[in-house]
Amino acid sequence: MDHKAYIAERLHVAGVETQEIYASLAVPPDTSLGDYALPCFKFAKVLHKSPALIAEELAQAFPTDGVVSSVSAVNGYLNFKMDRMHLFETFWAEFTAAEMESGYGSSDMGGGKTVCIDYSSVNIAKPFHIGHLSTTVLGGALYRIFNFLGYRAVGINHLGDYGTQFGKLISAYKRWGNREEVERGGIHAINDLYVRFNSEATEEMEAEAREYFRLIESGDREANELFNWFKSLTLSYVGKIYDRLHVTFDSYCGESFYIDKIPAVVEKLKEKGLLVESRGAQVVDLEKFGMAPFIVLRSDGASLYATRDLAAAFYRKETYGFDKCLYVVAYQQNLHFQQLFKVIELMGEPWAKDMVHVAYGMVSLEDGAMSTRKGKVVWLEDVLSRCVEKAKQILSEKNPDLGDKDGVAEKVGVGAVIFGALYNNKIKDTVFSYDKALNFDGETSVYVQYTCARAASVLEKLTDTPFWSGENVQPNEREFELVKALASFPDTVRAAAENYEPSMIARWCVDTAQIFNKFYIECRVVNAETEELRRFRKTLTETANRTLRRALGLLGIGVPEKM
RNA sequence: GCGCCGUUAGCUCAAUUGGAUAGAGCGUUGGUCUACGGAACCAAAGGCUAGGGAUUCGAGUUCCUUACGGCGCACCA
Repeated sequence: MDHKAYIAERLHVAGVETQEIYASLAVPPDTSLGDYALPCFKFAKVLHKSPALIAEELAQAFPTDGVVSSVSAVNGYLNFKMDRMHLFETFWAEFTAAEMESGYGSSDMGGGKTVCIDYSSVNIAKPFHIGHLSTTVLGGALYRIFNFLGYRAVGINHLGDYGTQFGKLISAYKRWGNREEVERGGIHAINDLYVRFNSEATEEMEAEAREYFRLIESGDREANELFNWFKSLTLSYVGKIYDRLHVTFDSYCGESFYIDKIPAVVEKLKEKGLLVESRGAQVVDLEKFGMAPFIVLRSDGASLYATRDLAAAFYRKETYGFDKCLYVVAYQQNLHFQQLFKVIELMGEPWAKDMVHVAYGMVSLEDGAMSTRKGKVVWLEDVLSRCVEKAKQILSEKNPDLGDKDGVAEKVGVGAVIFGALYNNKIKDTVFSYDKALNFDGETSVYVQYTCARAASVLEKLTDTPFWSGENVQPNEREFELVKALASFPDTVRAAAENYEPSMIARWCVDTAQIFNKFYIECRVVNAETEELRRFRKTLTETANRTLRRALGLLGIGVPEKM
């Protein structure tokens, strides 16, 4: 039930549309004031009365009932208090109905529309470092959130599998590497070869690398065998990390996939008269729009990253017929995407407006930017294993008799890593430190998981108690706050999708867990004063537990029953 | 130089998109323990929202400007 609509329909302000009233309804800063509020200041001019007077008159005229229990005018605001029991009834009705279907908070607002999400996009032969975390967990969360809201999400891992660096890699491998070593050392062994090449490269070696890259492109058997070997090593390596982070993809079409689709796009650019020569290169001039030119073909005729992205955009539109296409990529590439989207627009494609760059902030280390060459890198698997290790250690201290310690520690440790990357607004830069990563206190997933474990522990003792079924109880402040927090979950999920901001869900988790813990401390459930109260509180505990679990699940974080 | 982004408590961050007294966590100080799980709860201290203008009933939020920081600006990805 839409309470705002209920209020708006019953509120009549001369010369003001119900729609506008609906949109103006806000939430007061303090619950004691009310549950909804209408600021009356903007009506003052039209009605030629003071806001305070308008609010008072409206308060007098408003018909209170079993839904809106009281209305009051304070400082030009019209405050509405909802009937607590009614609020809980409608919440519980919606919750049970939704849980029978796809879960509370889900909806069909997407109507099956397709959203392509380009995220993570690993580079072949490069291990996963802490800088890859954001795109991976942000994209993974958006993927789940959009599906939850009735969209059809298509996860795309736009592999970095094309470029002269792979020529360098083959050159380095043939020079210093061997099969046993790479099989033993995996992706790090490959990366070491690449790093060594870059530090020792001479003119001749660079030329050799270019030649090897040419061989890959021209279909040379040995070069391609090596390259495909590196590729499969990389994919099985990242696959393990994706499994731990609960991230999935529907497509692994990388850059090389689009090479043969470039000529058609170039042809289209020519047809539209957009392609001009500049300093030997083929470019789209964007000076009118205050941007550097978009280089389509280098002066030697080769394609660029941008060209492949352009071809990929057209391919995705044709293949998936998306209604939205998201690129979860750091803000470093702001200009690139502005150019890309502008070029698509200039080509006359109406879907240019559906392209969205979901930009996020950069990660650095405490002593500056990361640098693979200088060895200043933090590998993601190290962070994961250290967090899981710490979780295991705390577990054996606090809960030595717990079964499946490994499974629980994995959920706690990995969850903390994911949550840490999703808790703040995505645009903020972050400085990685093990101190922060290993902190399980305060506003963390561990706190939320612990809250769920507490709730589960209560519920375990109440298996014979039925759920609330209409008994009249008067919710107290704690219970009421909890109901309101839980009832705000669907709106939170929607807002997270609209703003491409999973942190809104992460924030909701911590807020709601805090409210639950207050409820837990102050309100006995198992030994509640009456049977009705026990049922009511069991129901609250159940809905809190399930909704918190679902919320963390949307972020890719598992919740153990006990911890 | 030009463009984009950021700046809120000692630290890390919120603030329902222009609403009422700017909120959390960490840290600090002091409480709650014979408990439905203390990985918890309560309380205190801590703010001219980087500075200055403007817009209006009302600005952390919009506009202009200055400072500081980050990123980007032609054949890398």
